[in-house]
Amino acid sequence: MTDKKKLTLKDIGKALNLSVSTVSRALKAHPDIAQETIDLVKKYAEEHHYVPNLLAINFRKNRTFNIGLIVPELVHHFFSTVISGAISEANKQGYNILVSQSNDILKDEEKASRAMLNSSVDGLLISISNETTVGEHLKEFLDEGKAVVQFDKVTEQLPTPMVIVDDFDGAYNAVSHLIEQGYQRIAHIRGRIDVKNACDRYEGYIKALEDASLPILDHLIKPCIAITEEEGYQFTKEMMEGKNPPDAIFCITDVVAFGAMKYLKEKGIAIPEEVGLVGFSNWMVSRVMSPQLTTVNQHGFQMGVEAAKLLLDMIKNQDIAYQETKILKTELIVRASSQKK
Amino acid sequence: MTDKKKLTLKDIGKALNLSVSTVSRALKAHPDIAQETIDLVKKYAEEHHYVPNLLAINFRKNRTFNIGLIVPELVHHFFSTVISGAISEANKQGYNILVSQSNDILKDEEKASRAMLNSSVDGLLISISNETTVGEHLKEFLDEGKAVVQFDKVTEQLPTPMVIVDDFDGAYNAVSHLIEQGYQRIAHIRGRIDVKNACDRYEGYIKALEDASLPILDHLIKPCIAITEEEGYQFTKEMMEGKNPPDAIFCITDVVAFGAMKYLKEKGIAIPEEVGLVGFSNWMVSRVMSPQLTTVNQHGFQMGVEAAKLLLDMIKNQDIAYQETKILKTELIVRASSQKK
DNA sequence: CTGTTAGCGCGTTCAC
DNA sequence: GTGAACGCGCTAACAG
Repeated sequence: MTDKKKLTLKDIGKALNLSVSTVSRALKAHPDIAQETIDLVKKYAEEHHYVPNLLAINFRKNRTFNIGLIVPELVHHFFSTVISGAISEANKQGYNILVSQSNDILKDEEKASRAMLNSSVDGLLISISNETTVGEHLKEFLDEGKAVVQFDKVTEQLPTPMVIVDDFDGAYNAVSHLIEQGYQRIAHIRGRIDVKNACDRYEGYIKALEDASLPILDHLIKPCIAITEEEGYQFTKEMMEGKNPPDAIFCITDVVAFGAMKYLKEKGIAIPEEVGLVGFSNWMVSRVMSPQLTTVNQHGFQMGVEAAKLLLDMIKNQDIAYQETKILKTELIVRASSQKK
Repeated sequence: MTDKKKLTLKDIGKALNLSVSTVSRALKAHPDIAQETIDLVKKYAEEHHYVPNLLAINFRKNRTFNIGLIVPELVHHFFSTVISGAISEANKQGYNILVSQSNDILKDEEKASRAMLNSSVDGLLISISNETTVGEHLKEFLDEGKAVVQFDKVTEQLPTPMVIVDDFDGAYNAVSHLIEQGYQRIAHIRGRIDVKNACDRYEGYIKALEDASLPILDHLIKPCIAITEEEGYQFTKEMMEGKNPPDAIFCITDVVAFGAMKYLKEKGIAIPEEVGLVGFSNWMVSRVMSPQLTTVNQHGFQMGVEAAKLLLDMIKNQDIAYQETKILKTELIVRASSQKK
C-alpha cells in the first residue's frame, strides 16, 4: 500500500505563495477574494486532486454527515427494504448510514446506540426491539441534542417524531376482506401484548368483526411470543383440533401464516375453501407459497425514505421542534389463500 | 437531564487544577501519573459523565473506527445475511459499519465508494456490481492506503484479499446429486458470462457431467442477464417446449428456480418425478415453495464475519501485506424438488 | 510525577 | 484583497 501524503490547504498555500486562509476562502469563492486568485487556487487544487479532510471539517463543525440506523433484525425482508429506502434518501442528501441490529435484545440495542452516540453520528433512525420500553439509552441521544426518529416499531414513551404504518387500518381491511369473502369464524394469531404494532393490528381485527356484527371468540385469539413459523403451526393445530375451529385465520405476519399453512396442508384442509388465510408484511415468501398468500403490503421503501427525510430535516434545522407522526397507508394484496368466492 | 454541553479535558483540568495533558494521561492510567491523581481524575470524570470527543480523537489519529460495506442489493436474503455477520464481527471489535448499495449499477457503486472514501471510513468491504470490471474507484481506496476486502462477487483485477464461496464445488455437488438421483438430461440456467460466480458454477456443472460421462448439451444451457424469476420461467418454457427437453434443471439461484417451478406447475409437470429442480443460495423462499427446493447453502453470516475479520486485521496491522483468499465451503440442502428416488 | 508547548486541518475572526 | 492568529479537543514530545 502506497502511503500517499494528502494535500492540505497549507501545501497549496506554500506552493502558491498564499496564506492558508486565502486558499480556504478561494476554494469556496468567498466574495472578498480576487477572481484571479480564486481561479488560480481552484485550478491548482483541481490539478493536484485536493480533497478536503472531512475528519478535520467534521471535528471543527462537530458533525459527521453520518446517521445511525438500528433495526431489530437485518435479515428480514421488511426491514431491509426500509433500510434500502433510508440509504437511498440519505445518500441523496449527502449522508451515509451506519447500520446496526438489536436482535430484539435490549442490551444489544443499548450497545449499538451507545456505539453510535459517541459522536460518530448526527442523528438516529430506530425501530425498537421487543424488549425496549422506556428507552433510557435513547434519551441520551435527545439529551445530547441529537435528532431521533422512530419508525415501524415505536414507543410513545419517547418524545420523537415517528413514521409508522397504519397497522390498525391494514388489519381492519384484511379482516373485512375475509368477512366479505364469506368467512364467519375468523381467528387471529396475534403478536405480543407489549408491542404497539401487534396491538394496533389486534384492534383493527376486533373493530372489523364488530362492524360486521360478528362475535369475538376468545379461543380464536392466540398470542405469539417470538413470531415464528412454529408458533403459527402450533396455534393453528390447537385451534383446528379444538372445538368450534375457525374458518379463516388472520396472522400477525407472513411467516406465522406460513406455519399455519403448513399445518393445514399436512392435514389436507383446503385453502381457501375450508380455511381462509391472510398474512401481514408482504414478504417475498408470501408470493411463493402455494396457494399464494393474501397479505398486507407496508411500503417499506417509502417508510425508509420518509424517516430519513424527517431526520435530515431535523438535523438541518436544529431550531425547529418536530413532533410529527407520519402514518403510511397499507395496501391489501389479495391472492389465492383468501379468495373463497 | 445531563449537562447540555460536553465536558472536555480542559474543563476537568480547570476543576481539578491540573493540566490538560495530566488529565489525559490520568484517564488512561499512564504509568507516569501518581495513583492518587489517577483516582481523583477518574472519579471526577465518572461523576460528571465525561465522554471523550471521538471526533477530535479520530481527527488527530486520522481514522474513524468505521468501515464501509457495499453490496449490489440490500434487499436480498444472502447479502443481508452477510451484512449481519459483518456487523456482528465489526461491533465486537469496536467498529461501526456504513452500508451502501450499488443496485448492480457501476455509477452508483462509484458514488457510494467515493462518499465513503472521503475519510469517513477506515476500510472497505465490497461485493462488486455486475457492471464492475476494472474498479478504478476501488483503486483509489488502495492508493490512499486504505484496506479493501472483496467478498462473494469479486474481481481478480483488484489486488485485495477476498472471501468467496466455493461456487465450483457447490455446483459440482448439486449436479452430482441430481445425477445420483437418476436424472440424465440436466439443464443449467446459468448467470452472466462476465460474472465470476456464475462461471464457477457453470464449470462445476460441466465437471459433474463430465465426471459422470454425461453429454453436455448446448441447448440445455441458458444464460440469464438479470437473474430474475421471469427469466427462469421463460428459459424453462423454451427448453420444455423445444425438442429433447431436460429431465432436471440446475438454476443459478433460487429465484430463477422459482420461475422454473412456476412454469412446470402451470403445465402440470411433476416435480421431482418428471423434472428435478435445484437452486442456489438457500433463500428463505426455497423452504416455502412446494415442493420444497433443493439448494446450496452459502453460509452468508460466516462470510460476513470472515470478511470483517480480515479487513480489521489489515487495518490494525498496516504493515502486513495480505493477499489471502478465503474459500468457504458450501452445503447441499436436499429437499423434495430433487428426490426422485 | 506534572506542566508547557506544539501541532493535527480547517474556518473564522480581526487586523493591515 | 489578503494574512496572521486563534481555537475546536486531544495527544505526544519535551521540559522541569
